[in-house]
Amino acid sequence: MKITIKDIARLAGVSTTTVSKVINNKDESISQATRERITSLMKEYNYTPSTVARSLVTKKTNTIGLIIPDIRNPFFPELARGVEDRANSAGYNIIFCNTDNKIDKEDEYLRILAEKMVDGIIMAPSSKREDRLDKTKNYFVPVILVDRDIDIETDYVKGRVFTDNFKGAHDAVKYMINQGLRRILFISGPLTSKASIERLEGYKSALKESNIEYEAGCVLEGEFNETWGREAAIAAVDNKIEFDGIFCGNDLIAIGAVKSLKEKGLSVPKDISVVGFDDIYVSRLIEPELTTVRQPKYEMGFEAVEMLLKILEGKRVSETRLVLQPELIIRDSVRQA
Amino acid sequence: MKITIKDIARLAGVSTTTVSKVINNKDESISQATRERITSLMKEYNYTPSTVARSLVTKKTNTIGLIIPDIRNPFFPELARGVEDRANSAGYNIIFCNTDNKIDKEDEYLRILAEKMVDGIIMAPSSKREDRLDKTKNYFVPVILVDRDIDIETDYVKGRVFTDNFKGAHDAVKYMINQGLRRILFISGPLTSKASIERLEGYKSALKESNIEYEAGCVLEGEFNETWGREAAIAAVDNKIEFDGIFCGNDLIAIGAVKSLKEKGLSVPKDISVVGFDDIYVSRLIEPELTTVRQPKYEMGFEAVEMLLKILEGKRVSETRLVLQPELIIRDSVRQA
DNA sequence: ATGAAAGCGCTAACAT
DNA sequence: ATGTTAGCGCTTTCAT
Repeated sequence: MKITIKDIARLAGVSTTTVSKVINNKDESISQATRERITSLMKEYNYTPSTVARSLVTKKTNTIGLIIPDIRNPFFPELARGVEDRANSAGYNIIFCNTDNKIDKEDEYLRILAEKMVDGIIMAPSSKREDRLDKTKNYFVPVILVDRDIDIETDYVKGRVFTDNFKGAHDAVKYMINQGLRRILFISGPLTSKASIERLEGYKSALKESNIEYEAGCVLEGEFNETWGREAAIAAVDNKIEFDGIFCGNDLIAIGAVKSLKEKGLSVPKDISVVGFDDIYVSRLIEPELTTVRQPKYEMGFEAVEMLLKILEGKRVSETRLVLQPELIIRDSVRQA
Repeated sequence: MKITIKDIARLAGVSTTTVSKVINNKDESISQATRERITSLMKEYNYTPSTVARSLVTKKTNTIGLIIPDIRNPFFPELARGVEDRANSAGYNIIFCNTDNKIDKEDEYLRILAEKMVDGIIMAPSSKREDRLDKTKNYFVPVILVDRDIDIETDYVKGRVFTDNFKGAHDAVKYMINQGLRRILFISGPLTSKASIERLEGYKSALKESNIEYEAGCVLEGEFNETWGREAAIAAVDNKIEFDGIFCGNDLIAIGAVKSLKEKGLSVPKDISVVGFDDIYVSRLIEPELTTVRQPKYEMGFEAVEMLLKILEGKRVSETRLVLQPELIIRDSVRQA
């Protein structure tokens, strides 16, 4: 039998009210003597208050939901850790949910989390979300969107945190140009995703700034994975497209591209320079170490919780968006001028 | 204002009992008419029952705690996903907790999870746990240990799931010997960890089987990370230790070793063969693709929850241990005979 | 400085 | 086939 507040109260010869007060440090009016009696009793009996019972009355669970596509995607562990660290330091726990980019799973988790009365939700939405604006119900739980900036027309989204994709891409391509590269391919992820589009725009703008003409044929659209990187790079070589650099939609694409280039007997970066996006853990383990645009993944998670906490504290922020700055990480996959 | 069971009952003109029954599918005795009335009302008002209130009476939260060192460690995302998938399909959610291998954080999370009344806990314990047997209190929450097999003398540990480290190491080294390697170094992780010790034993036993004498000088002890792999391999080369193969305590060590060997102008696998342990995601992205011992990480998480569910269903299993089989993944980092 | 009482939203005997 | 009642373990207003 688990011990309850009643037991402690009885043993201490006081009411549950009094015990409750010392549990919650609303001590001011409690005499030193009783407080100590209660405290030591709680210790002696190894009493831990039931947060479930507490939540029922306070309407607070001190729990935050985290909805992401897949924790195995190397982008998300860092983000998840940022979320957990900030939450934990504020006394919150994380319920974590993987959706595999399926809207149905997203919706289901949204419902479950509402049932569990989480105080808020951090969500990296499926990119397909855009199809179905406003369809989701409001469960009275504030949501902060991270990583992906989706147009959802509901009032339950209270904030957004993401990276400046345009700037990241622009800086990367600019750097490539400055190193003397002139024909730069862009192996993109799906151009249905906003991030991809913004990165494409950054790519274009960097070309334009250097008076390099943009050619549609230099943009290859596919998936955000290694396989696509391989395929695209092989195709580019086989089709005898002339190029000296590749800017990739993300690091996985870049890793695939580097691999297949090397298999084709081309040297990276001597023959072809490659730049990625994200700066996932792997990117500094491959050879050559990958030059890439770092997304502040940990910070993204951290700041999203920060924003949520503000809202939970009652600061009714009208929709807020926080744009984090990417950073070009120069390693060894770009030929030096 | 959130709508409650009372509201639905009032609107349907029935008691809360009746509503409760249809919510929980204890329908048998409810007339079709009222059932439908209630169901449509719930839909209409977008009613979701409060699991918090329910938990208070049922003593079940349908939540499982997951305690791991760090989700950023590439070993854990897979495991976590296995945990989530199995849990989710049984209607449970996961609260996830990172301890950074700190016993204090572990203890704190154990306490918090007990307060939150999770139904069970899956825990990859800190290897340092061994120092402090039996110190942890029993919060009446069943715990399943994964990945690390620690000697904890408490009755709250209801099961253990881990990989056969001995066999994994044995098979790997045996394979190396079969490929003609004769002087095989073992760059180990900390030998305070049981896993390291078991892998060392597997290494020794494979040597013995082939009548290769074991030399203590061939075992280098350090940390489970890339830096240590680099250091150890460099030291081995610089000290002019003669060797043609390295078996590594895990993949990160192997990746570090491969890198530094290549920097020293040695070819992998032509000059030196390298084998890792774990088969983390990265290992097939580096060059050469790493031959390694796959730990069934996803399955480990999956099976741990499986075991927990059995216990929660009342099947009072006495302490159970499930030993999963590793698999040698042959790629390109071992010279072929 | 302390307590009585009500209630959070639900479930579960036990009636009827 | 449905309702009455009690209670899960806590917090909170209002008294005293």
